[in-house]
Amino acid sequence: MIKSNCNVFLLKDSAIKVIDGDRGSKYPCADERKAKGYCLFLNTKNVTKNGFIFDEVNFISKEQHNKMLKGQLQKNDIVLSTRGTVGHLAYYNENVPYPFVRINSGMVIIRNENEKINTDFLFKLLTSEYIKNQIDKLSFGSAQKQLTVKSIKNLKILIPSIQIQIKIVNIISIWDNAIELCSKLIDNMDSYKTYILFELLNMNLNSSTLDFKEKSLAEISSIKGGYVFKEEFQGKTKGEIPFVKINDFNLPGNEKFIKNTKYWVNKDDLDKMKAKVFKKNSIVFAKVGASLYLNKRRLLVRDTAVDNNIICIIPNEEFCNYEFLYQLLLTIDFANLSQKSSIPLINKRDLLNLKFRIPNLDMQDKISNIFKKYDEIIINKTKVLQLLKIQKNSLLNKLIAV
DNA sequence: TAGACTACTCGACTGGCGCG
DNA sequence: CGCGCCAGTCGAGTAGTCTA
Repeated sequence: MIKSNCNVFLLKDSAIKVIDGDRGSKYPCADERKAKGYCLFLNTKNVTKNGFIFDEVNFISKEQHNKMLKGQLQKNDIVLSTRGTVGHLAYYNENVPYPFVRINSGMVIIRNENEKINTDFLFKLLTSEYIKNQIDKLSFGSAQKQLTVKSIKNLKILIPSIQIQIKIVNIISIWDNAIELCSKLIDNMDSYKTYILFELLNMNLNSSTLDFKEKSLAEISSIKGGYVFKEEFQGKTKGEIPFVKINDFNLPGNEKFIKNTKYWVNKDDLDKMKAKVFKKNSIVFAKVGASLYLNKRRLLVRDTAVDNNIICIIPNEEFCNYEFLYQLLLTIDFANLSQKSSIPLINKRDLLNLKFRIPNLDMQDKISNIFKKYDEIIINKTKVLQLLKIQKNSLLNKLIAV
């Protein structure tokens, strides 16, 4: 759209400043950053591929803030990550609730001082493939990617007339708004589900008409660990049996059910590894390493082999509906069960002793049907969200038309 | 031999050194 | 003093050994 009637500039020739943070002697050390304080001190977790995220925030005091020189954000500044994960962008506009914000040593500020460039447009342009490709070429370092201020100043930008800039911003904003709404909807649905389940399971027994009985996990299921997946058997991307590893939990489509795995094996491989398959409707999750803090649970949809870093719960259908047990397990924070050693670990004994209050099978069916529908809606909304993001990027690239 | 546990790799991230 | 760079640390995941 804009290629034919726009000008190409270097960032440094366009009255756009690239400002590094203060990394001198006044740079705050780790114990000077607190959960509360005067000035938000950004870390790389705050500047993500989806813009600012403020789940974990660090602050410095007013005194420290005043001592430091460069690196304070002004409204409408753009933040670019330059070390480790390079190329993440975030926009410090009126939606950010912190009045005083500083960048850390792994970021720069991009400040637009050109009246002929709309800053909203500049931000959208910087997030396009056109700029991403340049950043990929400019970043260096094998162990750790880096971008220097000098190279950022040499980024090429395409600037159409201000009217066209505003048109592009308006079009892309429709997608941005839809993406934001969809994300909020998914978050709210997730928290509401957790709340309802928690309330249900903690109802006062005396006032409840539901017939709850306290049972241990040992009474309603059996528990078994997975098998060592020797390297020599890894590599097949097709086969008779999927072999699930922790990483597979994160594959698209595996949000609740293990539908895809990176590696597959055949029966012969399993025999050689002395491994056995786990049945459909078994519940799997991480048993070792920091990944168990992520509290991800998944359901098997077919006979599946399981890695030894995963533990598998096989529901006893006489007492317990697998969907109900899956939902129950989602309410448990395994951080509380983990052994307090250098590496988090949960063992079978602790799991077997876990106590739950569960209703009869008929009621379990009814409850789990409600949650199943709820999960389906959340998974569908997640697919819509992914699609919106793809559409937005493709549209942006078409509008920038490189 | 199943389950528990340890040791390790790899890559991301952070703090701050040191050269110009 | 500023900026580029490097080394240490941490987090996530993996593969193998130990032991009851």
